[in-house]
Parts: sequence; C-alpha cells; structure tokens
Amino acid sequence: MPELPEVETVRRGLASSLTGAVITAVEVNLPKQVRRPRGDAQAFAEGLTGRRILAIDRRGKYLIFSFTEGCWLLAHLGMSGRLLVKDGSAEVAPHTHIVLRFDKGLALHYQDVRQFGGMAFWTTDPFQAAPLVHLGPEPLSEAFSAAWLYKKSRGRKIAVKSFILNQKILAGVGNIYADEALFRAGIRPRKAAGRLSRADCVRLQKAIQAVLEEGIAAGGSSIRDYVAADGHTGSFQRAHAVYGRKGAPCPRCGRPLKGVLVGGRSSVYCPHCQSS
DNA sequence: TCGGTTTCCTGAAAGC
DNA sequence: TGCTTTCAGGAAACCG
Repeated sequence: MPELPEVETVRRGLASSLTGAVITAVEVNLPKQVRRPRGDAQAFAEGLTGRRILAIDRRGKYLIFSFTEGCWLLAHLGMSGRLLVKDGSAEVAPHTHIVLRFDKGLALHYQDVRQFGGMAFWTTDPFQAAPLVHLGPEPLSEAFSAAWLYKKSRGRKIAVKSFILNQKILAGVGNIYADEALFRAGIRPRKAAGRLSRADCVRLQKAIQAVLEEGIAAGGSSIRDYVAADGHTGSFQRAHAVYGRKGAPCPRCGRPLKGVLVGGRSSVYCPHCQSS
C-alpha cells in the first residue's frame, strides 16, 4: 500500500532514470485507468507523445511529471499500483494498464491489480486545481507543526486516526503510518481529534514525522504489492510495531495488541500503552 | 459542513 | 482437494 514514504521512494527512482527522457509512444491497455481526460486513451496518448520530462515531484501520495510546453502527468498508485522502469524490450506483465516508452530505450510500466489508482493528463497547472489544491500540508514540511495540529483539530469529533488519514487535512499519511504514529505517540486511534491536548499534539506531530522519515530511509514498507521503481522491495515493514500485528505482543509492554475498525479501516493498537 | 457508509477491484487467505 | 467467502484499502460519491 503506497503511502508517502513509498511514493517518495518511487519518485526518487523515477527521477534518477527518467528526467530528460522524451516519450516516444504511449500504450493504454485499460482506458478506465486514464482519469483525465476520463477514459480517453487516444487523447491521453496523443497529449503525452513527444514530451520531455523536466521534473518528477510528489504532493501527498500523488506523483507529478512536469513536461515541456506546459503539460503535466499525475499518477496515483491507489492500493496496488506500481510504476516500474524497464528496458524497452521487457515483457509486459499482467495488470499492466499503461506503458510509456522513452527515447532512452526505457519504458515505464504502470501496473495496478486492484485498479484503484490511475493516470491523468493535464494542460493546465494541476497544483492550482483539485485534487492537489485541496490537499493539506506536507507532513515533513514546516507547515505541519504541533500548534497547527492543535488548532486544526479543535471542535472535531472525528476519531484522531480518521482525522490524520484525511488527505485534505494532512497529505500522505495512510493506514500503516497512522497506526505506527499513534502507537509512538501513545494515543488511542478512536480518540476524538478535538480532545487532543497540546501535549498529545506535540507527541503526535513528532511521531508522524519520525515514522515517515524512517519509512523513507528504509525505502518504504513492502506489504503485498509495493515495490520501488527499480522493482526492489522496501524494508520498513520489519520495523512495524503494531500494523498487521493484531494479537501479537506489544513491543513495549508485551500485552496483546488489539484490532478495531476506525472509520472502516482496520486498526491495531495497544490498549495499555496507548492510554491517551 | 461534518461524519459515516458505500463503491470500485482482484488476489490471498481463511473457512467449509 | 476444491470451492466459496472474507478481507485488504485510497479516494470519491453519497446520505443524513
């Protein structure tokens, strides 16, 4: 499941191998994965062909390819999406919905088993429009502070876990890193966001930044589907204290970890250590 | 506006 | 062994 650290790892891999490359051909095998213009594989392919990649950026869980002549490509990996840089002669694997071919003899394969992700072609600045313009601050930027978190959460009855998973509030946090951050901060996932104390916010802000930075350093968490642009897996899943460990002993106190549903998301926490 | 639920989708795992 | 059911989840749509 690609969250901020996984998408950032993919971005770094793509940027190092594809910056400056020119798209020579676009193959769309599943038009519904073209999100803009919606389902229009021909317009998508014609719009991208001949463009040179100037930069590859990330905003939340979105990847943004900037091209010459003022156009952009947005990619979202959804749950099971992969962006793999391969040799131009490489075989197209099952569930490969879009292939971008480049002048360097390389190809970018977009695979997505569960089809929750997609690609979008823009001819106007996507940073000024939905969905990017509605995203909350980057968790690793100075805009995300404990004071901001405290102020933003006032009056909110929603569970703190649902609150930090909301991309319009904070961009990039997903289910894995939310559980891990709440564990480190000692806060129960179902606590109402509006009831967070200033001290809670200080611990939570630090915990979110720490787990994301450690996740990036480890090349992401490889659960089920995720691999980096070069096909390598990340290793942060080995450092998970709670995610995916329901019933296992808490790494801090040894008591069994509890699984609950919060906002429809499976969540694991330690009732003893997460008492706030 | 807010907060909760449903929908999309497929493969792995669990259950029978 | 083989079939059926359940579960996983990001984001948008929908509803009250």
